[in-house]
Amino acid sequence: MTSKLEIICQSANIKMTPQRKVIAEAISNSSDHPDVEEIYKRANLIDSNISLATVYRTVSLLELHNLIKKLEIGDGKARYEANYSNTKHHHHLIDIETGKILEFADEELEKLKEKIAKKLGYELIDHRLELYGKKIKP
Amino acid sequence: MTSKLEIICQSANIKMTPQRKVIAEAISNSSDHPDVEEIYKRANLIDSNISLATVYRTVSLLELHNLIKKLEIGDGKARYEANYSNTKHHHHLIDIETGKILEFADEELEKLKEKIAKKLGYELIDHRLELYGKKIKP
DNA sequence: ATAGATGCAAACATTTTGCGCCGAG
DNA sequence: CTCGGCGCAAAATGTTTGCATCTAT
Repeated sequence: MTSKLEIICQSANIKMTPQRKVIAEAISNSSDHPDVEEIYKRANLIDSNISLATVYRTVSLLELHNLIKKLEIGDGKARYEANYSNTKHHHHLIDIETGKILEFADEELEKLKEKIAKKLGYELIDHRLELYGKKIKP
Repeated sequence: MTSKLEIICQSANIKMTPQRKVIAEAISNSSDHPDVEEIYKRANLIDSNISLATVYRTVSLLELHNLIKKLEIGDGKARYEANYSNTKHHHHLIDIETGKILEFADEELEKLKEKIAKKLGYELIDHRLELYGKKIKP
């Protein structure tokens, strides 16, 4: 099976070695937000010879090309998620009681942040919003 | 001189040792967003015998009591800013070309993020927004 | 005396890097 | 043959911790 992310990597002129293919698929197939150690583990289920260093080098490469996104949710390690073109732009709400991460998108927010940047005299390149909340019991 | 942060620490029942006093003042007097190493340096200008470990322990303590705020702007180290009650709530725009951090506040944004959390069934405890941008040349 | 805070150094966790080797072109 | 990517281990970075000592009650 050829993952969507892998196809995009090819068109971004990233040389697709077997290791990178496995790592890209591991991220692409993840619906959660794995850290590097976790990506390493998942990749090793497919090819038990992929080193941690290669995972680090590959996620850096993929991030540089904007094919994955790094999250920093305050637990001290970088987490990643796929970010290929038809991934919907979204943000995260972290449940502070369970650590669970919810995703959401908000059109109003997207407009607002552009407006704020413009007002400050900046062209917006990237942004990050995380909400931390407690579930309201019904 | 007794810093505002120091006064608040006293009312929060944090025992005010000489080291904590110096560290609290160092943060309180900073208008930028120093990392721990930088706080350590600034504190040592006043008292050259404060250890890095104490700085780490003190910032954790102050953060726990919500007297300072930790920022993660993606440079791999924690940065801090004072957060005592009459500090105005704000967010950060990071200039990706210079690394400079601008602060801004936006009432509309505050309302919006509450609305989003509520829609997801959550009570908002904390949140974080960072914008990354390039200065628009006039 | 006791409890908590400190300094120092060691330990830790995460990430980066130097180097010799391998494989595609 | 050359160049880039790989695995391994070592190093670098940021942070935490164990322990003996000190300090204020």
